[in-house]
Amino acid sequence: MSERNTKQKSVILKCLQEKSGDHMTADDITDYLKKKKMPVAKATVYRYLARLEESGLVKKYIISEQQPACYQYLGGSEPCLSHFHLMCQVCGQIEHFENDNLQKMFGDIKTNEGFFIDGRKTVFYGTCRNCTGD
Amino acid sequence: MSERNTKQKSVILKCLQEKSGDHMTADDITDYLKKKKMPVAKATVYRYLARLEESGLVKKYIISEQQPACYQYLGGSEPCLSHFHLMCQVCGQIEHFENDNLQKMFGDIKTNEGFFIDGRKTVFYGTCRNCTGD
DNA sequence: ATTGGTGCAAAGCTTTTGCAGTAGC
DNA sequence: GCTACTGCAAAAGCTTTGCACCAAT
Repeated sequence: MSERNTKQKSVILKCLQEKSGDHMTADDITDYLKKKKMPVAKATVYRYLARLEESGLVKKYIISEQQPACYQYLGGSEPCLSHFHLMCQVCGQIEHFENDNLQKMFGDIKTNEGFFIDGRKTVFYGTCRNCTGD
Repeated sequence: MSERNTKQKSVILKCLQEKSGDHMTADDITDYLKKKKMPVAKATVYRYLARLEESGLVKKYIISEQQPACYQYLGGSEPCLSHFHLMCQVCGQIEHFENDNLQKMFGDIKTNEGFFIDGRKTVFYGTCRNCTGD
């Protein structure tokens, strides 16, 4: 009937909260909890993540195909509109950055093209600082 | 050594040119060619699509996870730096638009963050005009 | 005659699901 | 004592890969 509190949910949520700044895959969470001697089955992780996403507490990012999805704890707070994701096509590293102007730019595009760009769903592809060098 | 011309490649490319105005999945292509009595193995379709994407003739879109990727014929036209791709997450429609300011914005990001964004590889996700209405 | 391309089936990957057992309430 | 939740393994679904054969050059 109502949602039950379990140890598994508790440790999954705590894991997300502690490493909230970064993204984590379901595997990351599973591995982390195993190392901390609080193992949780991967199926359970996926099931709970789906719930957390539905409730809005956690955001799911599909970085690229054939690569595990990334999850990020948002908490009850408003999702940050000026937070963006960069994926380096050379080294595969995922970076984040904040940029208010880009969000404004998207506002203009909404006005001009009628298309609302969700910066949180969009991943920018390119080459990172380290890989640009040569 | 050099690339060989085969019937399979020919019909796959023709199919993309004629029918991928929106976008097609590998399955769409396979099914279409089977109906046209020119069956091509799915593995061959995937292999050739990967090449076409690499060469820039075809663009690959990941609409959402756990859903087949979509491919679209772009042609051999010169890559335009101010040409961008939008994918509506509601209806799946792919739109294009031109915007010089956005490209400039990417230049600023390169300066500030050191990350070079490839606008041609990046797909913007959001909600299109038709689907915004509710 | 080389050797790149194809077809088939099996494997690879992430994610989902079925089911029996477990543990909140 | 209900019944939601968990763990395990198997299934699902898209894509890739190994391998033997075929066909383009």
